[in-house]
Amino acid sequence: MGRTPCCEKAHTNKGTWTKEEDQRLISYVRTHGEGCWRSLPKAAGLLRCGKSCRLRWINYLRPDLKRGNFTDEEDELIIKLHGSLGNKLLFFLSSITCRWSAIAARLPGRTDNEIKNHWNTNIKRKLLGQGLDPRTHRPVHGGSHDSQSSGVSADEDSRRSNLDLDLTISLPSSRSSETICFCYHLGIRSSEACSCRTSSSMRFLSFQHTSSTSTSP
DNA sequence: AAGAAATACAACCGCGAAATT
DNA sequence: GAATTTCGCGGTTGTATTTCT
Repeated sequence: MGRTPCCEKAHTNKGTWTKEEDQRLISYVRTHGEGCWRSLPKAAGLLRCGKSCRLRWINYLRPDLKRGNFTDEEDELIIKLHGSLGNKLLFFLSSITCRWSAIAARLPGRTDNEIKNHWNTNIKRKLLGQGLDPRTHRPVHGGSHDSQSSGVSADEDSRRSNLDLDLTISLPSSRSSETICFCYHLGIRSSEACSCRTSSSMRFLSFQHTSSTSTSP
């Protein structure tokens, strides 16, 4: 039996998206909203696979994306979350391996793909340079964590450990992980009009950096 | 200036889970 | 409850760009 393909491969474009394709996708999603990715390409007049459209929208065309280089604070948070979320989830819920998406949920404007790439190209090397194993976050040569050998001061180490990494897990109403706050799109997320503060299912609002360490210097 | 190597990141693929029939 | 469809994720590959020789 097997899985049916998500699209007819013979009639789809591959590779880099053109500006025209981007425009078509943007205008279609603006008019009809996200969802039903399988039928979207045909409806939008795109010769692309539905999955490809979804990826393009999620990772590059969404209006709320923050482009540009990662800040040191973001790097730090990613490292911390990678160690914490990865370990927690894999240990307690071994069947769940949603590290990147979980990390992305805590970094507004960043996508899981972007974070994953950044991790593989920059942060991994950065950690290795500090003598830390990127997977375990422990010193490469075994033994207990040595702040000095990793190039991290005791003060910095303690600052990092104060980050609030608690995850709130709630019962979804229906695919709630994909629910996106409308106020967020409008850029009024923190205004009175935004009711998401009370909604545990709003994706972006899970980012509440309640760390006792403010990101300011 | 040209070619090679390294790097960054956009895009694809296959799988599992959830939703639907 | 089984079969099928759709979605979302992580891993990997491909390609454009930058740096080095």
